Amino acid sequence: MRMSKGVEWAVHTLINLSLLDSDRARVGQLAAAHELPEAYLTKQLQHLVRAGLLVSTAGPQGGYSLARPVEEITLRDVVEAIEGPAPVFHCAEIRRCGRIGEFMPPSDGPCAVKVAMHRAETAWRDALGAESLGRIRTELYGKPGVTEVIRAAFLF
Amino acid sequence: MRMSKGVEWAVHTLINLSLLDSDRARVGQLAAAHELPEAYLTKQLQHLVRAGLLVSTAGPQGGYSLARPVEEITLRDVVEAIEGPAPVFHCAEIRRCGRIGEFMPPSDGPCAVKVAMHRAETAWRDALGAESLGRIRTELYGKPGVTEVIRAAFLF
DNA sequence: GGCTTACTACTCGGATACTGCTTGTCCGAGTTCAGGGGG
DNA sequence: CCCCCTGAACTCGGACAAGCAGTATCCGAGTAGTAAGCC
Repeated sequence: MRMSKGVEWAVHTLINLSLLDSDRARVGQLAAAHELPEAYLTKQLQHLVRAGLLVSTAGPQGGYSLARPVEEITLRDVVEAIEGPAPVFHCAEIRRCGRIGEFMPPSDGPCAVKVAMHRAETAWRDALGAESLGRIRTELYGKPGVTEVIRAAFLF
Repeated sequence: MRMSKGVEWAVHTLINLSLLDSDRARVGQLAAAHELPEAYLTKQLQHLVRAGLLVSTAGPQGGYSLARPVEEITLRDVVEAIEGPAPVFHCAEIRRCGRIGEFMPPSDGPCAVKVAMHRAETAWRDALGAESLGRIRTELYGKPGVTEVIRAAFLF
């Protein structure tokens, strides 16, 4: 069970976008910032657009821009945009299969295993929702003068 | 990002073991209880043995038995036994790559994205650790007379 | 009768496919802007 | 000077290939218990 690496790419890309003076950047620039494969990064950014975190503009001078400030974006938004909203634990309802499934009276209500798993997963999602990209940006690039370095890295 | 189906198998199998009058059962019985592929279930049970949740006995009258009562086993134990202890989010340290990695002064300390992700993941693991198999068993098979039905399903 | 040996039933662990998801690439279609040509 | 047309730059979306982890199976090795054989 591993989280897609696209999540890490998306987090850094969103933070980078928030640091630029122009509010828009091309995929090529965003990919070069961290040496990421351009075509595949595009795929991840499309997920962010569909999730309403980014806005894409076609044509020359086009590119991607933030749909809202990073302070209002959480890790949960990014994870669910990239990974999708489906729960991590997928209950196959094996309690209804095999000899026990045949012997047991037909049970109503959801599987207790699924319920417990979802409870834990909700705690995880809530914790992700408490982590804003704004705070992460501060810890990553909060030192004075760093913003100018980032902006310089985008001039090419 | 999906959790292995072996986790669901392991949870049900552990609970079934706790309901039997004899404290030991063969893989064939445990697999037939929920119509699971016997060979692959063996692989999952081996993980549980290595994690100290099960004890395996070779030879005739051998089989698997619980290493401790299900009340003292949590979903966290099972998930970490099957999935391994590795964190779900694997930081590739892309902050050090590409143009930003070259322009930035070498940063000390761990990546802020990784730290935030692990904080959320800890909340998830803690929540898993609060779900005991004993309570799940009660919700699954707590009704009177159900234990006898389960035991009957194992007689063959 | 007691001890040893052989057999049987079972688990263990590795080797080996198969499958589906993740990762990565490519290209045609659509969109927007700029620049040039014609009125 | 203004409008329209064309081309360039860019994103979008799907199709497609490669790699890898999860899924599943099989078989030889090892082990424990039992039964038979030997002293």
